[in-house]
Amino acid sequence: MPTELRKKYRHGNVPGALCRAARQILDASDIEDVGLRKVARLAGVSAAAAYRHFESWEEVLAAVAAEGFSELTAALRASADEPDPAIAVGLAYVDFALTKRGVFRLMFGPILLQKEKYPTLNNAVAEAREAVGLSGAIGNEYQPLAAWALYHGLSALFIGNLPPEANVRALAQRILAEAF
Amino acid sequence: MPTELRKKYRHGNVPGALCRAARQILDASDIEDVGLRKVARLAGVSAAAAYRHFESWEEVLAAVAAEGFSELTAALRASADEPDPAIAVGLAYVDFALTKRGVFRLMFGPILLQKEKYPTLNNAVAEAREAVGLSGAIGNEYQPLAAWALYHGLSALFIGNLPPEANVRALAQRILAEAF
DNA sequence: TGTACATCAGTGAACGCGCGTTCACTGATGTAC
DNA sequence: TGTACATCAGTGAACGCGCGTTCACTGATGTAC
Repeated sequence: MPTELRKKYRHGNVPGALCRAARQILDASDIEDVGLRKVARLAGVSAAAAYRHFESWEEVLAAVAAEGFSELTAALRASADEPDPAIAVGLAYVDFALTKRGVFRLMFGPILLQKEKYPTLNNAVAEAREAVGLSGAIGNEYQPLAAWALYHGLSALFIGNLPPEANVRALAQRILAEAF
Repeated sequence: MPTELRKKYRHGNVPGALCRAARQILDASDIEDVGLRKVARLAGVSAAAAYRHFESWEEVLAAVAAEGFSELTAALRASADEPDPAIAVGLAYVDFALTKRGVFRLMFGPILLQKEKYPTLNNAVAEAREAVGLSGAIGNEYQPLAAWALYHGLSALFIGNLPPEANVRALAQRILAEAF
């Protein structure tokens, strides 16, 4: 058997492979189609292998979502220093949703209701909240929440519900520019 | 056997009972927990009975979602004549999401991607789009889309992601009043 | 450097489970005469 | 009004399937001497 075709006995990055595979499936269809066996198959790993790294399948999902929130936080922070930060951050938010549809859908799906169970996810969500401008408790600052709602609404409508008939990014830019 | 306890052989409204049960489950948990067998059990009907009225389980979901969009349309239309319609319609949207959380989550979940397969749902979505102010193709009118995004973002953040620490309805009202 | 051994990340097979769907069957209801 | 019959909305049981999870086992890797 040729050496390069032999299966690696120590994979090296099972969690990473699972996360990448999960996001691939999420991009292609939706939450209902993402499951351990399917993801493991796509990752080229046995389903049982996941249990060397995670407690349960839900924990894998939580990890993927947490990773997504961290990436979102980074993207928002990178735009916060530009002129017209409200517009730039909004565009970054929408861009994230459009280019990483799958993980975005996961992040705001049912797993979010379980976030208290997963500290990593919980922290990642809190950081994203800060990055979007909400430093403290909801209800004290109207403007950041209003901005977040606009960002999030545009993103949600764009990725799930609207026909991709136009250049949605340019559309978002125009709406954001008009709003702020 | 007492007459009033005997099972009705002609139920009379299986579709309605299934829809009500589905919404009940959706309210209590989330999309991942709603399935034919569970819904039928809650509705007090055999799972097979559904197939006298629907082609498939997905068609049941489409029907529930369509019903939701129709109710949303009605609520939005009822608010369109008030003074400050942009605010009133927005509040109606948020109210719908808050009081009918389950069906709202379903409406904007994976089933929406399948709407082309279900004319009733497709029409209901189109009507809701009109009621929110988008008469024609997306991209021609920025303001209605911006308003819709704000309504939808507030709703989505409120029902899934934010701690219910405050009176969210009053919060939405303040944000909407400031925006328009 | 070489040998012996413990570790532990991987495996395939099997577990029970609940799912959507199909099927033959039942029996109340509506219609014809 | 009474009888015979067709209809068809319901039923429980069974179908295959894929799911998340567990298990005993394997064998490459790292460590000790």
